[in-house]
Amino acid sequence: MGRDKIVIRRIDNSTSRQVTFSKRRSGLLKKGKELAILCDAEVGVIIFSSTGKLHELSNTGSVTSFRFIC
Amino acid sequence: MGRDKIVIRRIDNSTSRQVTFSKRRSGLLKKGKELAILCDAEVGVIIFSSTGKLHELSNTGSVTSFRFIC
DNA sequence: AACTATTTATAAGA
DNA sequence: TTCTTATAAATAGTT
Repeated sequence: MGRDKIVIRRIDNSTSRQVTFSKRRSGLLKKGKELAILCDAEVGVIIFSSTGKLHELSNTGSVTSFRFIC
Repeated sequence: MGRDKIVIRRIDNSTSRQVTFSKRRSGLLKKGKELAILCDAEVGVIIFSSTGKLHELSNTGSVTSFRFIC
């Protein structure tokens, strides 16, 4: 989707990567919420950005929290 | 997207709900993987269907496992 | 499980 | 960097 077709590989330019991260993060969370509502499901999404290590969490229903093993 | 615009609310018809669940689950996982690759992020998605309680897990990088508190 | 008309997401651009 | 817009991609209803 967009002005051009893109290949799914790491975006080299860090500015573009940041912009795309921001846009697609929103899109992913929105779709997760829609799936949860439409289909009466429970959906959790965690996103860790590579650089800032800021992390996002979206949950619905009884999916209250995540713990990840590394 | 689709033949008609839809409102985001629980789909009453269980057959339609099941079909939509299957389609959107795939879409969500695909988008999660794309975000991870494009933006060098780590993304985890868990989906619990309301009925069958079958659950899906998609992970990238160090997001190896989830544990949810209910 | 395929198809396709449309809606939605988004890559570039302003 | 927020807003716009052309276009790719997802998907709702259909077969």
